[in-house]
Amino acid sequence: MPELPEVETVRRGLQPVMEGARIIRVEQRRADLRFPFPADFARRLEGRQIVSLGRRAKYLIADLDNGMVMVSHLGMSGSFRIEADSEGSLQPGVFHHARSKDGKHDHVVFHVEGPAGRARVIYNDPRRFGYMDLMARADLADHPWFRDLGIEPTGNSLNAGVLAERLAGKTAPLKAALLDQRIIAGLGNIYVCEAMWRAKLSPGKPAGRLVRKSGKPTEALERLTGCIRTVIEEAIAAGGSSLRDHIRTDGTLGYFQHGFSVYDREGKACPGPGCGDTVRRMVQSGRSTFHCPTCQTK
DNA sequence: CTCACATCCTGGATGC
DNA sequence: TGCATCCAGGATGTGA
Repeated sequence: MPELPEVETVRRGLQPVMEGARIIRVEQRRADLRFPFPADFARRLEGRQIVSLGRRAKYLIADLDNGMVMVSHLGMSGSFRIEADSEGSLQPGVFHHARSKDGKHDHVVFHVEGPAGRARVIYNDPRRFGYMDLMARADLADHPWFRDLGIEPTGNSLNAGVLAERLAGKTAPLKAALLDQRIIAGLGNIYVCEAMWRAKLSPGKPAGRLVRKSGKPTEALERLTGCIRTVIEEAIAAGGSSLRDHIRTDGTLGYFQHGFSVYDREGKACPGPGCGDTVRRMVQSGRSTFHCPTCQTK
């Protein structure tokens, strides 16, 4: 499921239940997801208080009161849902699978007690591409998952100059470069397609051509940077994209999928003003790229 | 080094 | 109805 806007939506949904809460009990129902859980995963979490719930790229990071952090990545199909443990009125918006209520593929259950009451925070992941780990907060930045991450496509950290440094000399197609988390961290297939369309850039263009010989960003890269920023901002504001069966526990949907211009719109009219062409699907490094060959020529 | 590709896994949609 | 095939929001390890 989740790219940065969906993970951020999950974080905001979990925050009121988890931040400041104590982890009473953890049910870990299998030994591994994509990777094995760390030794004594459940036991090391039990009794700890969650100081804050953060995010870096597509990772959720729960800071604990003993200097450790629990890191979690949702992979392709991971989701969290919240269930009130007693009479609590917990209704935050957290992405999950509609069908995940049957309990199949519920791999971890966190029983928490905090300002918002008692709750179960349940991790469900049919494909098990997600993963979790525990590490010292001090070791986070040097951990292989984080060490090489590129810039966040949100806020002030994103700017064309930094992207230019990272794209210089790259012969890989722009599409592949934007999916590379070492260059920019948090974009996935949806938002890469959308950003390229907004910037009118061809997905196959060698990424290094967005950088001048001087190392400065081209006008196209400046434009792309702005498009990345706004598409991510808009998607977060919309509560992410609800594709397939992903819904939120309060019954509302993230609605950014209605804002897609090209993603999953093969054969439909390109929404470019006066364009008249249709959206095409092609495969780049094994993954679908949705684009408009008329609009995206630069 | 850089890239393209297969791979991990389940399940939904589609076609015969 | 069954069965086969393709596809899916990610990231990693391989081999060229």
